[in-house]
Parts: sequence; C-alpha cells; structure tokens
Amino acid sequence: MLKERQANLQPFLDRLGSRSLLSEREQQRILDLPVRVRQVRPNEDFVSLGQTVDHSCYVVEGLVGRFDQNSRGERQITALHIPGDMPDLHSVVQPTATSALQALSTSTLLQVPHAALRGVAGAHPAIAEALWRDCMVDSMVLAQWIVNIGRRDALSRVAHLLCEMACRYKVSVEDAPVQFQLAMTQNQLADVTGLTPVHVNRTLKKLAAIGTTFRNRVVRIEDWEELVRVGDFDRSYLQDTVRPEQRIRIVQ
Amino acid sequence: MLKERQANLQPFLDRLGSRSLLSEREQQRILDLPVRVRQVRPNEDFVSLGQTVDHSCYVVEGLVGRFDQNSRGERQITALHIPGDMPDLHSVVQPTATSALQALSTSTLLQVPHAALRGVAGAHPAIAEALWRDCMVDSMVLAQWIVNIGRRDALSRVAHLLCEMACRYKVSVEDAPVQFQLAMTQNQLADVTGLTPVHVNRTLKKLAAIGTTFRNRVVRIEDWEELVRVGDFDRSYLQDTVRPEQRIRIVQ
DNA sequence: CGGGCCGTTGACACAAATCAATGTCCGTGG
DNA sequence: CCACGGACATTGATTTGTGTCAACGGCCCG
Repeated sequence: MLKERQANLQPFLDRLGSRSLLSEREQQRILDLPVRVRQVRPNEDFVSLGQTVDHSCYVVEGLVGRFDQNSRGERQITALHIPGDMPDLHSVVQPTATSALQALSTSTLLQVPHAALRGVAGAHPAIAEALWRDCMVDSMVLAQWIVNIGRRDALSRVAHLLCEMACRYKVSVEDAPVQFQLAMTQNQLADVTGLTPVHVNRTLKKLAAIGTTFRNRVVRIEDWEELVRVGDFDRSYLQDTVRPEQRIRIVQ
Repeated sequence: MLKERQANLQPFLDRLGSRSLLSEREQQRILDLPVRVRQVRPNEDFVSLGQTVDHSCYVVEGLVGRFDQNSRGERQITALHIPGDMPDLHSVVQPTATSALQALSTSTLLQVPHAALRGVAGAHPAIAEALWRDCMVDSMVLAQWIVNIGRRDALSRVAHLLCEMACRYKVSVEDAPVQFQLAMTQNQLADVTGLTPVHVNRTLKKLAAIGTTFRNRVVRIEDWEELVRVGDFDRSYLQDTVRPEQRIRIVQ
C-alpha cells in the first residue's frame, strides 16, 4: 500500500482543521494514514449500490457524484464532491452503500482503509469528533438541497448550485468577474437539479441574461450579488467561514 | 435536572442497539444520561434558525419536523422525527442550527445536555461510533428524500412518504389493512413533499383509489404492495432490518 | 469520413401551481 | 344554546412551468 503522506492528505487535514481543533499529534496521525491511489474515468462507478466497502475515498482531483435513481432509471445526483472531500467518509460507520459513487470527470482518488480510520478514531476521540463533524456538514448540504429542489424554480435551483460550487471551490467572489471550472455536462447538471437536460439548457440561457454563463464546463460570473439574489443563496449552511476561535473541540 | 432513566431513554437505546453493538456498561451509560423534560405545542419552534444549543432533544411523544424555507417564506420540511428519534443529535458536534425544529403536534421531549453526551462519547468510543452511525442513517433518509422530490411525481412522493412513515412506526405491514396515526395536516404534508396543499389534497384522492387513505390524521393502507409499487419504495435505506449478526462495532 | 456525445431549438403536452369559493368541524364567547 | 371565527379540507377554472418529442449543429476522435 502506497504511502504518499503529506503531499496528499494535507488538504483533507486543512478542511478538518477549518472546523475542528486537532493537536499536532492528532494532525500527524491523519497525515500518516495509509492510502492507495486510484484513477477513475468519467461515468465510472467506483462504489456501487449495495456494495460493502472496507475503505473510504478521498478526492485528490476531479469531480465525483453520489448517484441515486428511481425505479424508472431516472438518475438523481444527491451530492457533488470536489478535491479535499471524502465522499463516503460515512462508510466508516455504515459500510454498505445506499447510493453509488461515480466520477463525473476523470478523477484521482486515495483509498483509505476503514481499519486505519477506525484505529485513529478509536485512539483519538478528537479525531472521531472531527470526522463525525465533517459528515454532518455534508448532511447539512443535503438538507439545503432538499429546500432547493422542493421550493425553488429551475432558475433559482441552477443559480443556487453555481453559488454553492463557487463557494466550495473557494472562488474569491469579491473581484468580479470570476470564473472557475465545473467539470460536468448539462446532462449531469440536470441530474443534480432534478430537471431535464432540455430545461437546463433553457435555464442557462436565462442565467446568461444576468451575466452568468456556463460554457465548455467553465462557469463565469459577472455579477455575484445578482446571482446570489436569483439563487436565493445563503452560504451559512456550508460552514465554510468558521473563524479560528469558533472551531470546536468537545473532548479535552 | 430530572433523571427519568430506564423508563425514558430505553427506546433510544433500543434504536442504537438495533444497528450497533454496545456492552452492558455502555448501555447503562446511555440510560444514565441526565435529561430534562420539555413539552412543546403544535407549531412551536423549540430550536430556531441560527440558535446555538447546549443540548440535544429526544422525542418521547409527538411528531417533530426540521424546517427550512426559501426567501419568500415558503416552508420545506426536510425531516420528520418520531418517538425514539433524536432530531438534533448532530448538534453535539455542530451546535449552531442551520434548520429550525418545530413540533407538528403536541410533543414531549427530553433535553440531553451536550456535556453529558460528549462525556460518554469521549469515554466510550463505541458510543461515539453508535451516535455517529445514527446521524448517518438520518443522512441517508435525507438523500433518499432528494430523489423523492427530484425524480418522482406527486402521487409517488406522497405514497413514498406514507411507506417510509409506516416502516419507521414499525407498523406490521403483513396483515393488511393496517392503519397508524400520522399527526400532521395536509398543509404540513405539502411542506414535506414540496407540493401545494391543494395538490396534496387531490393526490390523496388519487391514493384513495388504490386503497390508501389519510383522514383525521390517520393513515389506512389496504394494499401495502400496491402502495409500495406506486411509491417506488425500497426500505433498505432506512437500515431498519439489520439482523443481529450484521450489527457493527468498529472499536474492540 | 463517419459516428457519438454534447448542446441547441421549436412545437406541443401535461402536471402542478394559482386563484377563488365553499364546506366541515370545533372551540369559544355572547 | 346558538352565533361566530378560525383552522382544515375540498373542489372547479385557469394559468404556467417544466417535460416530452423531435430535429439539427458542432465538435472530437477513431
């Protein structure tokens, strides 16, 4: 099993550290986790429905979706994961998958064995707490997504998604116009928003009228404030602006 | 602070125990958690948006919803919680609420101080694990709800909800016709399903045609198989049929 | 050169929202 | 005891947002 330590898991540690307080030693235990590199191609399931896994995945590069579908095979992407995320961290406590995980674009993953994660979580309650917290942030994003699909029209939905992804990619939104890559097709955008590809296309045309475009997998935002207004977006659920003194550690 | 031990938290312990393995001693630590009783009336928020809480709530009696809304004030209920649930167990690691919690019917809650939960979780990794796992089951229900709203029509959505609630109430679905109480109005049903109250009413009329009725807050199901078919329901995401030998304990 | 994937556009169909009115039940106060 | 108001449920007429179907264009890559 390859060990590609600091170079690889540092972003994950940074993310945990942005919301949780970990000691030097605990941080080192995270960086020391053993990993195995895996490449996945676009549209490749790397976790399938019902599969029981013995490792969690960390995204180094690319874009990953959590896929569900109804009985007619219509797909719904219930979560997107970008570099630094662990899409199935939850599998540590719930190893049988109830959703599939699929790469939307060519992606590089690190597989971290459950045994290792369990080891550090059991030995260091603060790490267990940080991992649990990270899962709960994902869960808050899910809840927000229900609001988005249940109570916003197509234009707002797409705008909201673009706002969310801009924030998660840490695009500095102050100096407009900004642009960032979002490596997905309009088809996949439809699977995220619960719309049809045709309607996504029409909706993007409407968005262009307020200065936000999505072409060749690049999002370009001319007027951030306006996009936020249209998308009815409030970033607080992302928990991405926790100030250092607000970080939490529940065990001493 | 009242201690109403065995009599009260036993159902919560039962639930944890249905998916996780806890030793006698660990089980006792759960039962020994200090609690304070609280009564809430229908439509009363007991956790409001943005509030930072120092305790989690356990539902003894009644029905509780997790409420979000868009900027136009249209409400979306993102989760329902029934007796035995802890609607904001996640607040142990994420004490600032991103959704409100409101009673749908008169409810009895037990407030469990975070300090106590943190104490047992820190001292017993297996308890931390069981609590984390319980949160993740809630999260899977959220994901399934996204599929429901994003990719099913009104009839399926309502049918799916009724199936889910029947299972969670442990209605024994074999001996039809079955009936159970679901203490919510058609209005609240609309807030759960992302529909309008008018359309919920029409949809219920359609459901009646296949032998499922909802009147006076009582659900009556004549043909379970048919309801499952219409609702496109697969209970596996509820993790409610974990056999004893499948229960998990990741720390020794 | 040809075939696929992706994006685009138009005509039309349909599910659900909206608007508005009416009905029923129930608790409360005159 | 009845009148009243309010919450909840029901129904019809109409509008609208989104889905469906179908065709076409651009582009990449084999």
